[in-house]
Amino acid sequence: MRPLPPAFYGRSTLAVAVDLLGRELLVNENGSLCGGRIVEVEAYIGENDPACHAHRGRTTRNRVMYGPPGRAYVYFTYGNHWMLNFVTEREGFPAAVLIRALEPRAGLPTIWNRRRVRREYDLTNGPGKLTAALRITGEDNGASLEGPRLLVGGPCANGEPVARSGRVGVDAGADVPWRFYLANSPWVSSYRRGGRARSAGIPIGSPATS
DNA sequence: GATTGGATCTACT
DNA sequence: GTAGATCCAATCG
Repeated sequence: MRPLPPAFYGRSTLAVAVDLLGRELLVNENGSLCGGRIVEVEAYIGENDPACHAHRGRTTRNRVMYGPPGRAYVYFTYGNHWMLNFVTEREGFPAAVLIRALEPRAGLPTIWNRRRVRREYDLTNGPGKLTAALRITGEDNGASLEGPRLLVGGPCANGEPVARSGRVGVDAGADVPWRFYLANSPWVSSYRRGGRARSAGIPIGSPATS
């Protein structure tokens, strides 16, 4: 698989987010690969986005987001969970795409071993789940997405319906429709927060309705 | 130095 | 449907 070059990521974050759907994310551990197809993403764009970690300016935690595009921004949250993002836009502008769900395709035995779940769709249908399944941690923060450890490439979703909705798990800026997913994928995250069902998806390209 | 809250998940009721 | 786990980084004193 030929990995996508930094120029792919150095564009508008929303364009990159949609263009990532359907592509493969692989983790190479001593030659053995595990990973899958990206089916759900969210965009976090700039210091004016209240949900973005860069909202309060540059810090030691979010500094990778200010760096060049095409790298992984990995951070720890909720005491248990690593989150995987891909840095986008030009160097100096803090933005990233959060990878929220995968369709596992490579290294299934390894993934099953790491994830103590019963149902297959629970393996990687959430941002904390997929990092646990692929064993992505803070050591991958700042790593290139062209390898050797992290690899992103392959064709984008071709003709599959894509939907968008508000972002999950954030308060400020939750209504901004910057979450994108493959509408027909059973691997999309089902997590709900605060008893509130996630907002229903809107097919991209459909006329705006009131 | 201490406190607080977070881009979540699992288990249990 | 809801609580507990679990810890780092940012913020405040």
